[in-house]
Amino acid sequence: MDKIVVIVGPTASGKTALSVELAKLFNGEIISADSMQIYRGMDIGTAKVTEEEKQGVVHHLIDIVDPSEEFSLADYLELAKKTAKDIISRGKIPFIVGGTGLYVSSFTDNIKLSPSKADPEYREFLNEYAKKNGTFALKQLLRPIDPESYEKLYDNDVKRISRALEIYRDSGKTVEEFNRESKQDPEYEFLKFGLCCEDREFLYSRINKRVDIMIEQGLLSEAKKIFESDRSGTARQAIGYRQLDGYFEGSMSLEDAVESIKQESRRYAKRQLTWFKRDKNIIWHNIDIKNSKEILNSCSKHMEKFLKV
RNA sequence: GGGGGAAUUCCCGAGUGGCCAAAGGGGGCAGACUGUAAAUCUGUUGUCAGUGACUUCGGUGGUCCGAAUCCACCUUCCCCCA
Repeated sequence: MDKIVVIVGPTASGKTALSVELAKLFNGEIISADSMQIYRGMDIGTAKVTEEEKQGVVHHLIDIVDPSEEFSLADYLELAKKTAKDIISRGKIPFIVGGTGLYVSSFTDNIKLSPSKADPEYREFLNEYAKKNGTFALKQLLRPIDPESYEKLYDNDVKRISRALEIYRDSGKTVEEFNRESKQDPEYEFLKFGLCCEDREFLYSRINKRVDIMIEQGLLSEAKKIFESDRSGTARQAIGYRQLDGYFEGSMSLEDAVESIKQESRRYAKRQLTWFKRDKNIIWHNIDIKNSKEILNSCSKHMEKFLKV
């Protein structure tokens, strides 16, 4: 089986630097697994790798769509699979690197997605329905057609209730049916590294610091441009830009907006950690215990063993 | 110098005699997550034993069977007049 290396971790944990070093050492190319770095023009706020940081290592799935375009898990999986195949065909090793847990694990678990695409109009309708009648009423729509999901989902989980309804409407099958059919045999062998912290505060202060640096680097003018351009629902969610919208609209002071960016980033990191902790195959390294050189060495050893077998 | 108001659990903030370990929100912590995922949702949040006890509502003292809630004094902060 072909081999792929995975590097995950919360925001600001140092994935980029580690991945570039490892890719240089082991003849690799990087496939980004980041739902926001796919967008062109959103560079500073998403902490996108700079040309200098790339050090000549080829990066894929960065800057591939315009902020006005929607992007989804399905799009990602299709592109990532194609890219991985291509990298391997050229005799190199793919490194999947990123913080979007859903993207990473959907790839590594080789999930087969249900064929139902997003239906914006229907979603809009369901949203309105929930607003008018309450989320509980929305959930009642699910009861007759998909009792399994009805039991499973929370009343307020409008997004998942809507998706379940959407899938049923499109295919006549339930999410749970698709979920059971989604498991496929793995196509690759993975070596997974995770960057983490023994002390959460260490990570949080790194995040805070990085946000300050983003501001210094000109996040404001970048976000202003994005603010003034068309944005898809997906791009609109990006931390850093979302909070600055309020400032540009005049409803929030700059200071509050920056504080909010830091806080949302911290909370995001927490959620990322929760997601990745679930995967028992990840080899973790604590960035507050070991320095980057030690981590690189440790990873290299694992790599050698992984590639030999 | 005179007059008025405020002080609540990590923060904001409700509570004006028992139903108060104290609403609600934020934050923290933990969890979920299959086509919006940097999104969305859930649980928990004084302490200790776990259907009970203990400590807490600026401080000290008092009233009362009973106080975060009433009284006195003190401390700090805010506003108004001088």
